[in-house]
Amino acid sequence: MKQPRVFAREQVIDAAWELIREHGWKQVTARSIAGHLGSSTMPIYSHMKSLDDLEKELKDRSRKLMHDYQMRDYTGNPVLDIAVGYVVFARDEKQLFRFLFLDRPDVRDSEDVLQMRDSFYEQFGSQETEDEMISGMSPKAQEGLIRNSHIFSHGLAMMVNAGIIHPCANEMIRGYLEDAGEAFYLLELRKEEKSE
Amino acid sequence: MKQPRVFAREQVIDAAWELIREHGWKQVTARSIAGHLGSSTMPIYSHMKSLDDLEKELKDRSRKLMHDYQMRDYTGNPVLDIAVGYVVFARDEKQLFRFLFLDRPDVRDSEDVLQMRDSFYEQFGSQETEDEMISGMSPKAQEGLIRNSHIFSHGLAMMVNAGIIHPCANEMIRGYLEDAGEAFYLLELRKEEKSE
DNA sequence: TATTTATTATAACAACAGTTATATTAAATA
DNA sequence: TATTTAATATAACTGTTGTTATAATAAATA
Repeated sequence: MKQPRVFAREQVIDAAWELIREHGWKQVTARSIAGHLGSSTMPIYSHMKSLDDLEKELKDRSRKLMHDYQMRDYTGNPVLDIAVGYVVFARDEKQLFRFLFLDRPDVRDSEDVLQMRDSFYEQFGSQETEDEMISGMSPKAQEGLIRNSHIFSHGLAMMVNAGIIHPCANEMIRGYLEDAGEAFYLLELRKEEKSE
Repeated sequence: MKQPRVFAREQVIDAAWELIREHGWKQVTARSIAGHLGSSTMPIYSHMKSLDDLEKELKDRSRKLMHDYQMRDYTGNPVLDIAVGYVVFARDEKQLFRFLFLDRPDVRDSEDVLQMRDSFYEQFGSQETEDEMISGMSPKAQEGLIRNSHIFSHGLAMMVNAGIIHPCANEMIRGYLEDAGEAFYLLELRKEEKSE
């Protein structure tokens, strides 16, 4: 065996990572990576069969980074933190957010939003017993609360990402989401009142 | 003057319109239009300087169609109808919705979402005096209600468009939006109680 | 040191995009 | 009917993409 690799697989992915974070997936081409790497396009193809492999790699990295955002402590409430982290990610990693949720050429598959919902459910479930406010609710009411919160979070993330909601500090995001959560909670209370 | 035009400007735009509605903006190319039209690409360029003109034309048509959706009577409440129409449009015209709100190569401009918000405000304002429930609210509370409803509508439209929210009948959409509206109303009531 | 061989650079390929130069065509005008 | 001329068809040009054939290169091995 001769000639150790000059460009490691990680270097290739790192270069692509920097490009996608700054300019978005559309600007990640074999040539742009090579340029950023100071090489030809060959090292890329020596590490992966095609750019589809790279796309998967970047999707994974993006998901992991978003997961980091969602696991941070913004508010002391892990359920709320998932939503806050989601929106903060949409604000601070505009291109990655678009890559995960908007760049889909096809409308069909949308695993990532679904996964977002699932992690919502999971965290919600694990928090349930600790939160006296929530544990008093019926399963149906809890489901409604989660669903509405998910929809609201998604809408807020989209609008923050698009720059429609402007000077968007973490505290402001937290306020929006807390308000919405309270609103949906009040709604479920009202529904249960009515059904009695 | 010789040889009347075989392909009218409207025919060209109509062909592009059918293509974008079915397959999305990315599939609208000079050659695909020509193919659908049974012509060469020349008639297109005889009617417009470049495909940018066509894009503007299709944007206008899409906006008008969405506006139609929002002016329809789904619920008897014009304010609610704007939101319902928005989501129904996102469901029934998946590619046009993406064209208006998601296909943006750049994150910066997002006039269409803003225009959506403005029409929300306008309709809300014109309805204000008629709706006793709303007219009793403080301006600040009204603003909060509009903002939250807008965010929720946007999120719901996105998720319905992506197929995340599934067997999505008009009545279901209406239910979601009505519920959310009530929730945000209850929230503002609660806030005013607290501030007293 | 000469050979081997994986890695890389160069340069090309095909596919596709928008656009356009040129030739053809067909109807109105003379 | 012959001429004119705008509209269209054909085919190309330019530029960009992913990918790859070929050649150069450089380090480990013989």
